[in-house]
Amino acid sequence: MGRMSARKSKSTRITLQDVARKSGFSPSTVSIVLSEAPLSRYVAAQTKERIRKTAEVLGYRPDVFARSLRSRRSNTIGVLLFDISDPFCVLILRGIEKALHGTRFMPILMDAHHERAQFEGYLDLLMERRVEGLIVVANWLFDEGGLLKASSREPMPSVVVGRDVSEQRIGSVIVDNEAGGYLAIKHLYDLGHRQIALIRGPEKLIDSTRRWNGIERFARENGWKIDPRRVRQLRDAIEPISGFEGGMQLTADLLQSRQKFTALMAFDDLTALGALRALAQAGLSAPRDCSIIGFDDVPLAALSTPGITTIRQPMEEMGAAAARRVLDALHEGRSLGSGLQMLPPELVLRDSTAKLD
Amino acid sequence: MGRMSARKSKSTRITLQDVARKSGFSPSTVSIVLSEAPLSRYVAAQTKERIRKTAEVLGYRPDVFARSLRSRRSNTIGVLLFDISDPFCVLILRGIEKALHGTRFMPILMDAHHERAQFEGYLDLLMERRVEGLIVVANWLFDEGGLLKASSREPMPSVVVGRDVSEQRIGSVIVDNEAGGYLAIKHLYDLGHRQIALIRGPEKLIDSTRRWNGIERFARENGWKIDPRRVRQLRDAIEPISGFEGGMQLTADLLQSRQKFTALMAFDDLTALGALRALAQAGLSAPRDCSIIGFDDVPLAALSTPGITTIRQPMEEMGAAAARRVLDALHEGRSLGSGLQMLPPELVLRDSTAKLD
DNA sequence: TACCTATATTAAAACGATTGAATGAAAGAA
DNA sequence: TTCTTTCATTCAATCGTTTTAATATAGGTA
Repeated sequence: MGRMSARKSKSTRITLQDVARKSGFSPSTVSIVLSEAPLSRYVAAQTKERIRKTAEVLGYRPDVFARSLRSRRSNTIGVLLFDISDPFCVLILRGIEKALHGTRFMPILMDAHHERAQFEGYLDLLMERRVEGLIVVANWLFDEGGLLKASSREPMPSVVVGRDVSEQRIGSVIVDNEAGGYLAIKHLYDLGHRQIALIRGPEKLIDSTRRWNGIERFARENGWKIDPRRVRQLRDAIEPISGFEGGMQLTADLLQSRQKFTALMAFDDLTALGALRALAQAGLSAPRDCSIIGFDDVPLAALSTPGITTIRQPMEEMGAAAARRVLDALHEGRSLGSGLQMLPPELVLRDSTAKLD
Repeated sequence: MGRMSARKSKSTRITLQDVARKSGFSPSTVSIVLSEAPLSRYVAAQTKERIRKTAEVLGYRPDVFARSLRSRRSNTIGVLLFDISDPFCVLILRGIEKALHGTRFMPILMDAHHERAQFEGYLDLLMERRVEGLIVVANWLFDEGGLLKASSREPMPSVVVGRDVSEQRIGSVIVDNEAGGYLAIKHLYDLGHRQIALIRGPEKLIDSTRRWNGIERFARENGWKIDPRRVRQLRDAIEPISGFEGGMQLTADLLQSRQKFTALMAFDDLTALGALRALAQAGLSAPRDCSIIGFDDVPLAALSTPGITTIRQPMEEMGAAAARRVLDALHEGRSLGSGLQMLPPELVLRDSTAKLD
């Protein structure tokens, strides 16, 4: 109270000790109350209240480092994005965030921009930061070797979104690609199209095969023949953007091949955008001269002209599902539930497809 | 060496103590060597080597929490995104990451998805995590009140990207909007356009005014008259996506007004995409019936058909510049250099603009 | 000799929380 | 009475580093 009081009042953080002194209880009690430890069951109600009030008044904020050091819990979950510039990621992120909000966990984001070295480096960084769980958003091509190694070195609940990692210890959340492929081709077929060009995904991407299986199943079930002369395949490439280039080139190629087609099913939305561009360059337009359907429903799909009809991956739900699985494993101390989780896709109607007349 | 050695070999972390014991030096020396503290100048070369080797062999990883607790440095910089779904952000992020890479700092990302409450909440979280510096990526409309309050409560080097925060303690990195507006209108004028429609940005956004000033300066310098009947203004709205809707509606409105225009300058790329859609709905197309120019050069601009001619904001550089300023302030202990930093925009030619014939 | 400086290393005290074991008090049981 | 049990709180150790001040040795200088 005197001028120049003993404790410097400026720039000195308020600690648990301060709250203890001021409230008249021991640091232990204060800690137990404020962190709602199991023992707090025994603490008298008015004690709790007094401590909470004092903490409030002093503006006490626990030091995360001291806390994590002692309790050996970081209260964080690592989120490793394979490439944030892929619009695919953003909604997944949102889903993760929403699911984590209100829990004691905070996501720590890292973006590897599709570089393997970065990926492993960031993975290491996350381990060093002692994340308690891991979510990998692994769109497009990515090599899972590093992840497996790391996760076995220091076991923790891990889930991969967008990729089927067939590994016991790691969970996966993906869209049902087979159903998606089926849905897409069915839509075109229902509109009356029979001469349909197909751009398959890169060979190494398991999604490609799954979607293709869906297409084949539809063909079988409806007696429709897939004409291999109208089929093209994207090459394996690492950047998500390459889908655009690929879609453009392959569509140009299809147009030149003189195999008539009234509709085109692209591997994903970027490929579809590329196809749109190629059509335009040939003086054609969708859906008048050719219907086009994509896959994913990235934000761009709605903004292009025409808006792209597509198969939506429920990205926000996928992110949330992944987060929930990590949380469950963390709370209940048991390992992740059965490996693979598939969410249903959904047809989104826009303006790039139309009835064949 | 005996079976069942005293220290449990599993799941027990390797600490500084272990390295000390094994190498035969004290924890102090080991710490000094491994963290390259000033005192390491006096440590004998071979001592250093031995310690480093031992650490390597044991696979020692310092505990970040213990380290931060004692040293009072978190080695992190908070990156607060106003809305990550705005494609504007992503490249800025990349710039930040690149600039931080190789320093002792790691970015901690938080995304407020354009909600004020979230913004302040996350800001709090970042403070709690003891970030040493702060970068706010503040595209579109955002309220800086919370930021100012927080930054004065716990002073740290802070830079805002994409917004001119006229405040001593907070730095800003933005594109030179005035020059950008000038460049855009000049491009259309050079192509021969005189009847140019303009969609201004929201009133509350300072960028709008700056770009407008650039347009007016060009008009003055070249004796061109801005016809208010061809001018529209986006309304103040919080979601970045609203630029698309706005662009569409206002363009439709312009078309109906019967004021002929051969070119349209949109406030940003999303607005331009909206305009494109409106033209298409009126049976018109760019650039044949109307040239369109955008602003920002978000990734979508290159992928739409036609590709959108636009004024590029050097986003990656902006991010890097912001990070560098924070780093400088941190290293040299002095406050941030002069408040506002403006980077030059650049005209990117694509297919949505053409010569008037 | 005594004193200083530079080099090389370490002891010990933090940093600010959590937690297992201990202590006290009150109430109920034998 | 004495022993247990339950409730309420605290003691003291601990988490794994960093850092300040101290120690020790050797060489140089006055």
